[in-house]
Amino acid sequence: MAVMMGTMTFDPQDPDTPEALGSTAPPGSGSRVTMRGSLSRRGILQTAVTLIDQNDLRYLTMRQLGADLGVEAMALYRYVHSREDLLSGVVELVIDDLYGDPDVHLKDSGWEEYLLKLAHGVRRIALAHPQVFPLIATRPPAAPWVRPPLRSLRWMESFLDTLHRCGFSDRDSVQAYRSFSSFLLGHLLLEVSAQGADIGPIEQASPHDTPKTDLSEYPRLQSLASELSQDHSATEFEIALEALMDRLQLLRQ
Amino acid sequence: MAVMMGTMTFDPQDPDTPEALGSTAPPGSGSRVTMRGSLSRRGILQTAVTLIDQNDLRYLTMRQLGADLGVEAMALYRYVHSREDLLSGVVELVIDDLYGDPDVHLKDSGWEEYLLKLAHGVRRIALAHPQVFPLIATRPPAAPWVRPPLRSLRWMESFLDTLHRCGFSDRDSVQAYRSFSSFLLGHLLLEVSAQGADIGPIEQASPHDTPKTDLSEYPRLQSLASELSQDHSATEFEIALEALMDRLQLLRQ
DNA sequence: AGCCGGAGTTTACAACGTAAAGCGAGGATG
DNA sequence: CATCCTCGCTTTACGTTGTAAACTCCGGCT
Repeated sequence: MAVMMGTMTFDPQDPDTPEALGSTAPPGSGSRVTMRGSLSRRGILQTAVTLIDQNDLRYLTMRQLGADLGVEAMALYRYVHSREDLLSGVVELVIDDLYGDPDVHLKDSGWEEYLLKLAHGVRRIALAHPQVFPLIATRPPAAPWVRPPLRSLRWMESFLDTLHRCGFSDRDSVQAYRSFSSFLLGHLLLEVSAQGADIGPIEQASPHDTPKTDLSEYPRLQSLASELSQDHSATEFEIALEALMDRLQLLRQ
Repeated sequence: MAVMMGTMTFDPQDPDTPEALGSTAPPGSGSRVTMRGSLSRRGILQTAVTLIDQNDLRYLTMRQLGADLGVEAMALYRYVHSREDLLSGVVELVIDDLYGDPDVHLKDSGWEEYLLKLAHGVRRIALAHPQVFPLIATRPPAAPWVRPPLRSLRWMESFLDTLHRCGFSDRDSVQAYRSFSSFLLGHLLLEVSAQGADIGPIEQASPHDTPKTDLSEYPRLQSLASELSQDHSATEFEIALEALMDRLQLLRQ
């Protein structure tokens, strides 16, 4: 039985699949009648996000971004200090999507519901912006104690405050923040990376790579081929998340 | 009490601190009498690794690497197809370090010892090459089911075979592989990223960033400042690893 | 001796980020 | 109304990058 090893089968029902999620069309994107003054930092960042999502990070070039906005590359520098700043802005923008997500309620819920909603919210933006998420994950944080992917001070504050109010000690709420961060980062980075490899924009890699991966040296891989090709990200995410929460529950006693 | 919020305090005793770990000196690195024929793919990759470790990924330039090897940039292209190929090679090389690690025994041990040693082995290389690890984490894998940071077929084979021999079902050993990968990725990426932010090579970021982060808006952060500034990566790694293994234990029944 | 192939160099080019100067429209000011 | 200033964008330019193509040169073969 020949199993398609370069492809994955996906779970049919996934709660965090990208549907709407704040697609406020960036001004000037699409409309070619870009008159003077239509540019704005937010619009630039939004166009940058769609540019990254549709292609690849290295496709986001100052000139390309300018062209997409109907403007010369140098015009962007009035709104972004540099390309680095642009990327930071992109990360910030995407994270901010989360803050406006109505499904992620911050106030007046148990810590368990809070963490659940938050985790799924983050997963939703990761899946909506698979090309941007690695950036969220790897961009150097403002301070060493700010951890991706919840890399804004207000999210940290919200998180730590909620847990504190739910009876976590100082030490334990910080501990929870760290566990939660690394859980999200690990799971989601792997998920979007696998997704990127599946429908990757560019096949770089070595010359005769994966036309048909030779597994003759690896009997276990061979026999697990079908198992490995199945994607259960959604359920695995759920299970691991609940396991984490059980651990945190014990912490709190 | 003024807490230093841009700095971290570290655990004194950490088992995975970088000491020796395969520092076979790359040929031609240091010796300036580079005669014809001294170049090799392996040597190039090794020099590239030290170049990344000492500075930054964006410091690794074909010309710079050539200069370090006492050779013109174009000479490298006889051994490396492109810069992308170079980076892939770097990742592969660093991962291979793990395969030669005597502390990571593969055969004839329980799955628990196997996972423990493997996890610490990976942590050791992550800490030894903090600048390279993000590359290991984010570089697109050969196939969607190959997951960083154990991104070689032989490691997958070894992993899955060991678990299989220890009584894990097909489904469960794959499940274990995935959990283990995301655990390692999340923890270690955050650890090296925090480390990189601490003694970061270049302060990019916004104009008046972190001269003194203003926390007046964030009371919870303020009161947790000291807690947040402490680094317990080693013990947290250990605890999370054991929690994961408990979960896997239950899987196996 | 003559050739030849492979290792490294030279030259060249397109694409990138970005500094610096230019420029035109519109509002403010006389 | 004329003038000027400023803001938003364009033009031009430069240095750095990855890499193709041609060239050079040395050591070993016939």
